[in-house]
Amino acid sequence: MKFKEAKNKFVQSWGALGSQWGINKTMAQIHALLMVSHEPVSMEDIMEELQISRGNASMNLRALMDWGIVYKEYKAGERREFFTAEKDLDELAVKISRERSKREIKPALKVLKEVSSIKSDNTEAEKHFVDQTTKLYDFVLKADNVLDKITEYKDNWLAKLVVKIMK
Amino acid sequence: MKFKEAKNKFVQSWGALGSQWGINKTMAQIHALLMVSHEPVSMEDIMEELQISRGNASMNLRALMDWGIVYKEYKAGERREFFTAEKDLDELAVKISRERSKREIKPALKVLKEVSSIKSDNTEAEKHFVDQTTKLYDFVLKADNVLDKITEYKDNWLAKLVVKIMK
DNA sequence: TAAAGCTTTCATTTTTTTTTGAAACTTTAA
DNA sequence: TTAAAGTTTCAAAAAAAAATGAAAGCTTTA
Repeated sequence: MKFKEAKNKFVQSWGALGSQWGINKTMAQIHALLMVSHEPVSMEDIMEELQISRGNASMNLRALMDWGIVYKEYKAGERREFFTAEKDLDELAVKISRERSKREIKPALKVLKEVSSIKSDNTEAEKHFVDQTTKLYDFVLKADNVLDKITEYKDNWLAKLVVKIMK
Repeated sequence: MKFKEAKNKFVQSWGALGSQWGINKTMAQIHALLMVSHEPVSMEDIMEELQISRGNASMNLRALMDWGIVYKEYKAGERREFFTAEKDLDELAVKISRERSKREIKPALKVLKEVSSIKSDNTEAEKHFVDQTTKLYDFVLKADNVLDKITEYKDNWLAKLVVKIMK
């Protein structure tokens, strides 16, 4: 396999993986492209390589920056903007989990708390509902906290986790 | 909030959460409905409660059974089929991670191995590509293994993980 | 062996999500 | 200033994903 082919395969696959996890394909592809790019890349080049429109590129770059995993860079004497991706994988994973926790898990917890707090009038059905949603709340809260704790190690959290688990 | 309202809110929210994680909304809703249902539920009832067609219900129940998190049940003297969800949350999480690992992570690893193995002709760009995809391969492999190890505890894995992490 | 009761399949339709592209906007430099 | 170079926005179009529903398929029992 030649470099260009491999790069393309990687970008396409990363895009597909993104889709499966609820991240828009183009966003994942741009991220993939930047991650394996040695040098900062201009919007023009991203459009060209991925064959996408300016608007699409602009909006997804904005989204990636909102996630905190892509940065804008300015080159001396250049008017246009360049982009780079977070390349440290521990850091990347930390940012993604923090963001998903904030955007998706926390709101879900709020709902779980609400619905598990209804005043049950003690039919079997209602008792089971309250019991199950309470368990779900506890579980999700605990999982969210564990994730938070793990990513607190920051540097090398995955390696440290391996050590903790194995022993 | 009344029971019916709370149940509906839970089902809708679980559906929305599913979407954000790449799981089709109806599939997540059916799962939510079954999780909080005391008794096994017939297809007819699912269609009725979620206002969906027979085909949709059938296909998503099939998918949930393929994931191993919903079971078919037969009631004595009843021709039609009933469905229940896995209600043990440790077990549910284990099944979901195993399945996602098998369907999504393992194939991604295969691609990463492939593209990181190209014969680089040693331009900076190619060196960086090989380096970054190799790191990514190692990282994803390690994360996948950790998850596997954690869920091996089976019973109460989350609680056990909490203990390991905190000490 | 047939028909009643129920489930599955899949081509078509609908809905949702994503993408486009042109206009508006911003910044820089002459 | 102003025009050139670039970026952002967003209504409309396109693409992708999900849902429908009718026909085909099973299974049971009369």
